[in-house]
Amino acid sequence: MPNTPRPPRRVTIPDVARHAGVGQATAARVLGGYGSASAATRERVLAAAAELGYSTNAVARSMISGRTHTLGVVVADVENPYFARAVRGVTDVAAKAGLQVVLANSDENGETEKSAVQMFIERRVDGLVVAPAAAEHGHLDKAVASGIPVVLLDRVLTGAELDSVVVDNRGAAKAAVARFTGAGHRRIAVITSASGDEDSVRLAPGADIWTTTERLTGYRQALRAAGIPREAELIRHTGYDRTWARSAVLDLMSSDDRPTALFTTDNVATLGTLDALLDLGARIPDDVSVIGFDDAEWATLVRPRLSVVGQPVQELGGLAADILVRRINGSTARPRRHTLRTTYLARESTGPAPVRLRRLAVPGE
Amino acid sequence: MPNTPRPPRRVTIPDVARHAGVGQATAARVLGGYGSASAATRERVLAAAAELGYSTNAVARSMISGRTHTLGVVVADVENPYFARAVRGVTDVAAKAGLQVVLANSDENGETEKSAVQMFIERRVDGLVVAPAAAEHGHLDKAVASGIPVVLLDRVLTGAELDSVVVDNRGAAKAAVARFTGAGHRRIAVITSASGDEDSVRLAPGADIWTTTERLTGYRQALRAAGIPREAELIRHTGYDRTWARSAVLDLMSSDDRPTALFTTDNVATLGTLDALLDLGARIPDDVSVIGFDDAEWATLVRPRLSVVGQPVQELGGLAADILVRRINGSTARPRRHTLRTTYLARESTGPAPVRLRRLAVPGE
DNA sequence: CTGTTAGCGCCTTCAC
DNA sequence: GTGAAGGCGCTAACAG
Repeated sequence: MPNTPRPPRRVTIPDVARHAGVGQATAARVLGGYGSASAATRERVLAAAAELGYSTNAVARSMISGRTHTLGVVVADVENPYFARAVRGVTDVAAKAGLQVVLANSDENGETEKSAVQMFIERRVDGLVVAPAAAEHGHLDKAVASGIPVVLLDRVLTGAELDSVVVDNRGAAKAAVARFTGAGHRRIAVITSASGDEDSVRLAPGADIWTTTERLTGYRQALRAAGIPREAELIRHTGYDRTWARSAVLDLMSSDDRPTALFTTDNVATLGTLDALLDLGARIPDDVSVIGFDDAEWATLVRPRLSVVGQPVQELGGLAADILVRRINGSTARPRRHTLRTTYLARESTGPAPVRLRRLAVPGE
Repeated sequence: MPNTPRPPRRVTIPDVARHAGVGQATAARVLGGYGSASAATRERVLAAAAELGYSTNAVARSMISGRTHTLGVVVADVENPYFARAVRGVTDVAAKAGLQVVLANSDENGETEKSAVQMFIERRVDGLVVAPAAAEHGHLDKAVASGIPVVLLDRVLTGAELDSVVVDNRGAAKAAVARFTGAGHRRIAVITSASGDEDSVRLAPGADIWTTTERLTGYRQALRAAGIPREAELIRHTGYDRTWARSAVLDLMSSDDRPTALFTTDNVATLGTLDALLDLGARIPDDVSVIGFDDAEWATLVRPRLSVVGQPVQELGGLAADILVRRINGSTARPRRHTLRTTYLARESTGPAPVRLRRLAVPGE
């Protein structure tokens, strides 16, 4: 690490006090906005401050108050629209409470997350929002132990005594797939970036994200509820890559006994799925119905417009910040899971199961 | 503001020193990783620290060093994929340099930006990345004056002695439109969220973003270079709303003398444009060619895939952070504009000008 | 209402 | 190699 030179000395309260000809406590009082001072001295001090270009040193203030008016946020990746929206939700609520937001990306890497949390503890952030990638939560417990409240975003962690803000992924997925079964579909495939288990086709190893796993469970439950036997062939784990999802769907749809409905558990899977379907010249929903999880700006751009399970993403972030603000203000409510409602956005990509299968195109690649 | 209780007292160096039975300076040396200590005492101190659960107080450290190892970033909106990517670029480079990133959204509001910058100055961030919304730069000059280097991202500010990291918006737009004229197009429209001026049709007032204005200028230059007279009818200012862009294109394409090529200066305009074109049943590029500015994940999802002017967004953010790191390390190079290259991504949405105009559908709404 | 004084936790001389 | 003392800029008691 290169030896960073010291920044220039800034104007301090003693400087202003001297310039105004008052004691430094007096200057501190008017500049800090506490205690009281006569209108006359206040004028003098303010004038001196303006003249010298004084600005509060929040670091020194934090030193005393023990508060940094800062929230730490750890997400997988701000570039992911989901997290971008969530972060926006956090910052909006935080800003209203006079808090700033420090951002860290974990890239779904537990170690990266841990070191980010460690830095946040050292910097004495007032609260922490984490979309956990690590399965353990020792580092989060440490934060809590040192007085920093933690809220989990988007995902829960079993065994952790922490607040969490999530949606009912399982229930929402189950309800979505139930729309398929209700419309007569029997061969319903799921495309997911979740890592696979024994009874499914796995293309690549993937992080075991709680959300997608839950959605997968919801899918299974919906099939079971409709009396449809589970079929490994129809469960495609693609890993977090759009082109893999595309290949999976291309393969899936080339079968003589291809599915008539596709459920995608995340946007990467959805993107790859639509990509494949477009190349196959599949007619949606005549040939195949599609429901995605999580809305996106392009969901209403494609034709037909895509039906999706919408999540109140920004609200999730906002609620997380809200909980932190309350805890910072002294709340000692028992940590709990906060579940927000999803909304099924019925658009044009779903229809009844086709009676017979139409022949699809064979894409070049 | 509710009276936030003081956080619990944390383990300090004196605590560790006492526990280890050494002087606090010694403890400080091993914990701070400077000076020297015998292997034996180092052991003792480290053990004591671990036992007590000591963690460095970065605030106290900043107090002395004058550095907070923090970068402030002000963008219009992290939810905007462009800024999300840029922020990611900043955080990646920052993290490598041991800096954390504090995020603020201005929503293109100059006052919001100013107060964010003011907070950053008070918090003593080590550097500032700003995508300026405010036309003045007094607040930025103040930051620089107090020793905080500032880099402008995505936009320049006339008259400001600041580093900036941008692309050649004008040139890239001109080159893109030149592809239209080169392919025989004569009626070329532009859809933009930039606010209008006298010679164009304006749907709504919009922020005068430098980038879009520049791209508009590039469009005009390309037409002039091809000897095509400017026509107000073909320049549509839509404001920052996808549906307005949609209406503009619907209107544009209903003309008997409709354009055969559309250039969109930003993603909101592009989204609305494609939306309209899809509803009109327009064949791209047979009926109309389209080029958008800035790539997006859905650009390769629509069929035909959309040709766009791609920007190295993440690199822009990374370079901004890089410049800051250098300045923090003492560089006093004269501030200048850093222009990164755009890349025209030729896909499938452009073709020769149609010989005769096909009748288009009339969408319901 | 105003000024003096002691720290917040750490780093940094400086002696030992 | 180690310890004691001073101070970063501010706030929080206290006196006056």
